[in-house]
Amino acid sequence: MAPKNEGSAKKVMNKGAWTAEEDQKLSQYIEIHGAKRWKTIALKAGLNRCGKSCRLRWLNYLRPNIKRGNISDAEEDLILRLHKLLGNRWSLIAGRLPGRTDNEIKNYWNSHLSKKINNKEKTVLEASTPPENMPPKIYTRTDVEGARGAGTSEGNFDINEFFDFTAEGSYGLDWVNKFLELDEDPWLTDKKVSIV
DNA sequence: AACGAAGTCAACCGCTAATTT
DNA sequence: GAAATTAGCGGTTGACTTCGT
Repeated sequence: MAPKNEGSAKKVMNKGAWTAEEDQKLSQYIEIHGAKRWKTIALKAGLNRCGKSCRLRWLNYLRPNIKRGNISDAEEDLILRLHKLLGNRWSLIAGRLPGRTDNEIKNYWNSHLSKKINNKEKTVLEASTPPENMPPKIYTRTDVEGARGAGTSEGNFDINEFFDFTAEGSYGLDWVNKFLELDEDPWLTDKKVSIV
């Protein structure tokens, strides 16, 4: 990507692909001062970039323990299950896959999995059409809570609490798997499932 | 070999939420 | 409590690569 020149009064920021030199500057600065206040980081590290761009580069590429390369079958399976449960909440899904970023998972979903799903759905729908009068399956909060076994008090469902995984281990997905086992009906698609 | 189509993925954009002043 | 600033998220874009003809 070629840098754009947007106006002459404002200082023109670099845009597009990062150079190895920029990466090094950013990494070095964060190593010493930590990853806080991205605007300041961009300035102090001598990067002609906006803070937002620095943050993104760090989180998606430079951060330690980033896993790069092919998504394994186990990871793919996890993504599929979590997406079925959480929808396009990429950061939450990424949170369950150590070393993977939300951007990477989003890209992987858009380029690989969404097609897979579409094809699968087509095949399934052709093979087994649901009975005319069968209503879509609606999960209640009780279903969800029961499946997770978290024991949230009745009438006090908190969606944020439900999706808060911070207290669990990276692969502590038993409750998710239990939950997903509930909708084994082959014709059931995520469009037909909703939590009310 | 050449060219267009399709696929991939890093980076940007716009917006909202959270935090700080 | 209000305004300003910062962080984070998801959708989208566009350059580059790969594939098919």
